[in-house]
Amino acid sequence: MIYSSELIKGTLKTIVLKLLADNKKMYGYEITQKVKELTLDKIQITEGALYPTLHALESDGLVTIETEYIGKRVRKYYSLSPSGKNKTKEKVSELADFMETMQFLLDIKTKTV
Amino acid sequence: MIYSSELIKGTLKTIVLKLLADNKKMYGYEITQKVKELTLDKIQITEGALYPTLHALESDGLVTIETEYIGKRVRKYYSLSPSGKNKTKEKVSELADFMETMQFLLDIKTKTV
DNA sequence: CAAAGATACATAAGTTTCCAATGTATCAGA
DNA sequence: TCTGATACATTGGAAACTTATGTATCTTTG
Repeated sequence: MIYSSELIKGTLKTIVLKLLADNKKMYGYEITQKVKELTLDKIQITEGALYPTLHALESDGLVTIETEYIGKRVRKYYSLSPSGKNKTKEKVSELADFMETMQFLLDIKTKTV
Repeated sequence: MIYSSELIKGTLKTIVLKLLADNKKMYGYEITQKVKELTLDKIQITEGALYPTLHALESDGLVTIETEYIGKRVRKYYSLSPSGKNKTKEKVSELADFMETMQFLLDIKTKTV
């Protein structure tokens, strides 16, 4: 089962930031594979969503880029900047809070009836 | 604190369906107030988001409408249709599953490091 | 009793954010 | 040699929401 795409909306940026916080340094393709692996294929980040997101994070100054060559192939490593680390904490705790609220909403029936 | 709006995206339809499942019969304005109340003002559904959503649910056959007049003022009550009840179960369990996955992703660090 | 705020519906224009499709190129294995 | 994986990127389009605006009624308060 793959989650319907609308659920990913609004969480992608947070997922990427969190992965970078946990892994110091990752490149785009690696991120897509890591998310796929960690979520047992239930979340698949498409490249059309990821790359614009990474570029946005960079232009917001939240990540820095190091380019490496593996043979002749380019690989761009992304790392959190100091402000990126702060932003990650904010986003993660906001999302955690939001999910707690949502879980309460979803469980209303069993809790109040 | 109010959640940044991108988090709501993709969950609104599920929230509305779930509220209707728990309360049998609600009207639009009531839904906005109920969500506000249950989430301690952290989720505020705007009318510009809610009414189109309700209309979409209706045209998908997931809800039925009863119109009432309170004095001269119209009030439209929404109820789940049979297929709406099934859809609610699907959407709620998908969202619950998604949030479990997300919580795992957010907690990776403390679980694996 | 007038004005403000709450109730209650609705739509339109604009933005954000993602998906699907497409493109380029390299590398590994059968 | 060709297929599939690796690795980047962009474009067009759809979906879902926000902001703004509109109409109208009812209630409360100075």
